[in-house]
Amino acid sequence: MKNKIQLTVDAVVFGYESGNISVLLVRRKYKPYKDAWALPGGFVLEKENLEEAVQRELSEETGVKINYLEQLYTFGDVGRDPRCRVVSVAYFGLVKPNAFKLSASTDAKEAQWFNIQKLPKLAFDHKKILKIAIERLQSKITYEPIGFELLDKKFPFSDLEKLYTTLLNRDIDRRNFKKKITSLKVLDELDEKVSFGPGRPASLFSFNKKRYFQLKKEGIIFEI
Amino acid sequence: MKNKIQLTVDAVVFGYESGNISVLLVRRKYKPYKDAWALPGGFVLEKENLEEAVQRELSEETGVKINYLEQLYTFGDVGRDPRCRVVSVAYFGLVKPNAFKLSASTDAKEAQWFNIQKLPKLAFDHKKILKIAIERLQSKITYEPIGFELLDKKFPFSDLEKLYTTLLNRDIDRRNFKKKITSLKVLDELDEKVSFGPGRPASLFSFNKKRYFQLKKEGIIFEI
DNA sequence: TTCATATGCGTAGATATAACACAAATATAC
DNA sequence: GTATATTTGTGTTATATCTACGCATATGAA
Repeated sequence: MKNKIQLTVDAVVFGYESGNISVLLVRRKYKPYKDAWALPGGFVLEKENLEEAVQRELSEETGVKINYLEQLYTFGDVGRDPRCRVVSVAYFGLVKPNAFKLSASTDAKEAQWFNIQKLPKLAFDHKKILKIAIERLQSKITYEPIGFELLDKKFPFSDLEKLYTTLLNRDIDRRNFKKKITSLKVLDELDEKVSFGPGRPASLFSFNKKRYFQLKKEGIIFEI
Repeated sequence: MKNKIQLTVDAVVFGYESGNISVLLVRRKYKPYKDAWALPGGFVLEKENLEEAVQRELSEETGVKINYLEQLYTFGDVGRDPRCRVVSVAYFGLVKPNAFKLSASTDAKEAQWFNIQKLPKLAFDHKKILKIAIERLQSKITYEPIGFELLDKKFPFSDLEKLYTTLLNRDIDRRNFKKKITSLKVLDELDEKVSFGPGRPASLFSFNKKRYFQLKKEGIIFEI
């Protein structure tokens, strides 16, 4: 045994619904930072991979099922945990709106979605982790079609547009955006239409993941 | 003590000279993989940050001084080390040609530069780590001016061009490339000229890091 | 029936990219 | 000393992409 460093994983899970980006937080049950809000996560077991550890912790603490997960960064500064040296591998996840609702089995007091504009005080260095995760999300949606992981399977085009304006925090020209996305050939237009309130009904689209990978293999890159 | 997971750091350090990209490797002294080549690295001490650990290990094992270092990825699969569970935070570094020469103090048999086209068999999962590092290097030089970290302080423009053709493994139109770089306004043309063999002497340039950060703050982004 | 609202499609000017040709300054061979 | 090969250095044009708009269409509500 060479060292006494402890290894944990933390997950920054984003959800999106009608113009709001939220992040999943859990309330800490024990010291330190007892009762404070924190990112879901915990110690890695000796016989499980890092991703497995994240999925297990998320499932135990929140019941949320992730459909996109990638490693974000590893935070290992001395003193980030007052108890002892703890190095944490942070992950970055996205969930679709249906998983966005917390399962009834979880105590709503213990796991909750927070709008990223209205965050509570966070335990440890989780504020810093979250900040980096948001930057990653913002930059990544411009060159990888991960935005679709935040939408329903079928969605009107305006949902996609609104997602991008919200995430990138700037206006997007609807017509140019549509042209751009259309030229990437990753959307299937369905026959179905939906209508909310006044205005012309919108066609529903679905993201064609298969075609995306095919195009990617041919060197056609996604970029907004 | 919750677990027995060991934490290490590994460094993928790239050097460049006259059309050759090399990576720094060390020969292992102990089992497992005794005498095999591996990435420099080792166990993280309880009281040092991750970056400090990388710098210390690099200094101990190779004597090379790094001028650019960033975290690459954390490798934590079960079974990547036959002895026990070892999670390794890999870093990615670049050195200038002067540091490229291994210091006389180091035993050349123990630390060596290898052309990335002519690699020996590597210990552990270091081949995988190196592959990811190369991909990162290739993608990163297109949107961050890290290429300059691989060149001398003063360099002819053709050096920069050759670096890019080598790293990206494709031809670049010299005139368009020059226009692009010039428009970014991050190069200072010096009065000095150099001449190797036949051909018109070349002006020397230097990278203006200060101006780069200034432009970045104004939202002007580097992109090749 | 009129109005407000949201979707859907097209066009023109500006900007950036890609392709390409030739002049200038040196070392070397003769 | 002259011709030749070699390398650096710059400009121009066609093409593609991006940006900024205008207007028609289909609905709910007044």
